[in-house]
Amino acid sequence: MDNITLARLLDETASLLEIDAGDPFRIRSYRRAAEAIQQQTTQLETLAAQDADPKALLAIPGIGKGMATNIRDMVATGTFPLREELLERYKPSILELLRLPGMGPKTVALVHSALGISQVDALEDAARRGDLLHLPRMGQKFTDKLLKGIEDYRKNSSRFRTDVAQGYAERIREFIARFPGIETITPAGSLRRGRETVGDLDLLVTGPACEPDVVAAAVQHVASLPIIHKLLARGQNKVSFTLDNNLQVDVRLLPRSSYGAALQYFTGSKMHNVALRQRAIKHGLTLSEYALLRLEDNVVVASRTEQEIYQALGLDFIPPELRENSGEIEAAEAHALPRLIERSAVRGDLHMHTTESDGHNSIREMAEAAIERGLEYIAITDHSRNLAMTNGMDDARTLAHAHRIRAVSTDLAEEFAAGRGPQWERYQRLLRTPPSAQPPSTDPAPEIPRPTAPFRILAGVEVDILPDGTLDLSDETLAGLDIVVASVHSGFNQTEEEMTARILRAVHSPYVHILGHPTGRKVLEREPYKLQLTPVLQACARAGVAVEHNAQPARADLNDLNLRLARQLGCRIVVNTDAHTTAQLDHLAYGIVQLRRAWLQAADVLNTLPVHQFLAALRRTPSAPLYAAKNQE
DNA sequence: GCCGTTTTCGGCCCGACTGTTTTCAGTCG
Repeated sequence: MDNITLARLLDETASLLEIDAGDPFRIRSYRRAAEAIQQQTTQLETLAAQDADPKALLAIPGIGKGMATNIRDMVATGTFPLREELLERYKPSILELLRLPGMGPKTVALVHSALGISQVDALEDAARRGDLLHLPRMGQKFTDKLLKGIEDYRKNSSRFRTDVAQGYAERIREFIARFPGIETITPAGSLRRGRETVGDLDLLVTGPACEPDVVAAAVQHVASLPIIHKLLARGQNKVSFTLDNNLQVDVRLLPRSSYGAALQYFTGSKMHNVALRQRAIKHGLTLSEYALLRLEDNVVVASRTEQEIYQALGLDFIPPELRENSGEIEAAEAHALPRLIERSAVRGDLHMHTTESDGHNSIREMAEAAIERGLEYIAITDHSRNLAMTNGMDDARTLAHAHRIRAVSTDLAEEFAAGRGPQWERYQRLLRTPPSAQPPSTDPAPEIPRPTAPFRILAGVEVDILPDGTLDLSDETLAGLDIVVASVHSGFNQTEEEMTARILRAVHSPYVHILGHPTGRKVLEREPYKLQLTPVLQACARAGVAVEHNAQPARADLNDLNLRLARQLGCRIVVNTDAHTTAQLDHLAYGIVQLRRAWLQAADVLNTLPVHQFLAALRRTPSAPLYAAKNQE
């Protein structure tokens, strides 16, 4: 059993305990343990083995004697006693109820005990019949909101978040790659196109082991994948199965000769492929998942690589993120495709947290992790006081924290000047690492650029926008910071007009540099959340306030829409991770994909600039070169 | 259930908002 499953079972048990009105601190232990396990890089299965050091599990913070026993039980039997006991009392489907807005553990327990409800369907029926009105604290308003919530839930629950699908794709890839003669494994479909959510997972596999006469053995290997929950189909060169979370996976093993055609076909989108096939016919060709053929004599024109296929159709190569039939084919024909932004273009990350509020790492740790990822500057933006749950900072703490942030920044600069410290260590390591041996190239190995400027940490804060549009820290405090990110954390029952007015007032505060997005797990689905942001984005463009594209996968589907809008209106855009751990700095990659899907280039994004230019551009007069250049277009 | 202790028991992030109340429990971040 792998870490993700172990963590999920513990987390589910925590939820069941909540419904069961268990000790809140015990519940938190289970959640903490689940979180700790998810962050482990080694598989706990090996640490829990019979012959492993019995102390190994206990070394993980958050895992004690009891939890270690649970983990060993799960590895051995797939479950553990407490979980079984709770599942006897409640059906597993009751966990779904917790995902509905307004439904917390107490309310779930109430409908279960009073009406015997443990499924979304049954809850919906009860709500429609008006049965809920007889229960304490539940009125018409609650019922209406719940029904709306169920509707939204149904819309989204059949798809999986891109990072979840990506995680499974990685694990399956790792397993399949062990088979000799497998060379390439590529996720296709909406995952490759960078969609925020995916319906199912398509993996395309090729290599000598996938040639028609020998493919059976490789198919057998794929079908023996341990995490298969239910095998749906097993054909000559295709294996379909579901995982225990119901995600469907299709693995196709293809000969190298037709791999490009297959990759193109299964990457989609459907509309892009339709347009492409129409274009093929106009050129006297026909495109299928096997090859691009000449119509008159069925001779293969291209099939090995996608590049060949696009070229044969008279098109520049179209990056997967753009394949939505929204102008990319015309642009490829005119050689007018934009050069999309890449991960390496981003130099700074301006939104992250430390242990001062709800982050898991220190200032120094975040900085070193950012240096390791090749960034040149970051901003530490812990929460302000209104978010009490995160240990949000009041004015005094904010300034004291800023002082410490600048001290660490100075330390790093001094180490840099002395030719030591994390920046130089990384440089030395890069020099020692032999250049990647993969593509045999005649080019000389690229020179590793010597770091020329010290890493910089900006002192900032993530302030909350209060219902009246003011911020929850004083102007004096905000004026003492390098960067202020303003986000809305509550008040989602306000009308759209109220929300807009609230954000607009904050945008006009002279201390706000970046407008973050409204946040919240359950509120993301709520209707007021799909704000018509046009007036807000217009105000940002006028005031020179940058608009944040939050790279967190959980925020993704909010941003896609507003990103295009922001660009059209000439907003300055920054992409930030909002990291709460060093590992989450890697989320930048998800943010970049979203930017690419919105056709953005490096020049459209403010934090691709070196730190001094960035800071100059961030000032509240929209006079930065970036801004001027965009308006000339 | 975990953790750490002047080590085996006591502490463990908390404040705002909502819908239903006439004083507050439950949800949320």
